[in-house]
Amino acid sequence: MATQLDNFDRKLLMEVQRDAQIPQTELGVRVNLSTAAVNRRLRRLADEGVIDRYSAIVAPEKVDYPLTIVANVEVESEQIDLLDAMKRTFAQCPQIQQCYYVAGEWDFVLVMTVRNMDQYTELTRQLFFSNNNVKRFKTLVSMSRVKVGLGVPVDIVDE
Amino acid sequence: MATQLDNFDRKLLMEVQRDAQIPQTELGVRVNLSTAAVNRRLRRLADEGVIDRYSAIVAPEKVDYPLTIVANVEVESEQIDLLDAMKRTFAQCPQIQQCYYVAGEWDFVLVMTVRNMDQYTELTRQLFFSNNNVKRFKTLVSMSRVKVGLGVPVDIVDE
DNA sequence: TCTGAAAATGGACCTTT
DNA sequence: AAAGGTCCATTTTCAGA
Repeated sequence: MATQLDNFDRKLLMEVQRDAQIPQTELGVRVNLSTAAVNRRLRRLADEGVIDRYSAIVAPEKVDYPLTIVANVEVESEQIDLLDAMKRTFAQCPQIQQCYYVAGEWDFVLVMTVRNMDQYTELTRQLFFSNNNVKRFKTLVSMSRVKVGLGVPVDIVDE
Repeated sequence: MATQLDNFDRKLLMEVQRDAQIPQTELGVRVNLSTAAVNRRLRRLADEGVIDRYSAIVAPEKVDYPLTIVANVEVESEQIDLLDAMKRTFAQCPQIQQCYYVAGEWDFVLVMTVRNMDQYTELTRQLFFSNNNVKRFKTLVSMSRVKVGLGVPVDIVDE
């Protein structure tokens, strides 16, 4: 599953995770590689799916989505088709940024971004109260987004 | 706080959140604007901080970080400097992708990506057990990353 | 790795509202 | 003034030798 990477790849991944707009010439300088080599490697990393995609990260508070909420959900039944239906519902909801199906005290952890509490209340109606398979849920309101990202560590190793 | 946006901006934000590599000419076709106008608007959105940054999204399982874990943390004291110290520690830890300081049953929610359970165990030592201000924590292991992103909804409105 | 063509970005300048 | 469009120079990407 894990693709073969060398330290050049890892350094490149580190850089483009931080900032995907750095020109390949500059990346070449930073990792000590020619522009063409950087170009080939980035293409390969994208083709292999190591780089899933490139994305603009939008500041939610600037587009009037100032509230981040974490919701934990416990289900009634773990029957596969019921779970799949829930996963699809959660995945489709634009306000749900992340949904993890977890083992432990809860079954789902949702990270949501909303305009205000009213919108969240409305979403709990749609997603939780009107869903027979939701046994209970608990809301955690974020007071501070201390760290928000999808960055994956890439550890430089001795080769 | 929320910047003035029109529907052109919103459509652009939708597009570049999904895929930041679409050329500005193509974006122009999609939103019905000249390339130059797209260019100006994207620059403005970045300057104003609406677009926080551009990032390559790496698939964690491809770089041998197959495990996602959500950890809830309760603190002993909410004294400001102790909290700040914790926030800094969490923010610095490369395996912590996200850290929210929350109100509710817990004080922090952490979303972590790790190589294996051993690494997580080691991290709990460093972050939780060896920190006097951690009263208790609870671990939720993700079995499925149903939806993972930082996308913010941008609602097209009548103007 | 180097070179060069093709593509994309971004500024200058003029026009429209 | 604020924003759009066209045109053009510069920068960047990316393939072939």
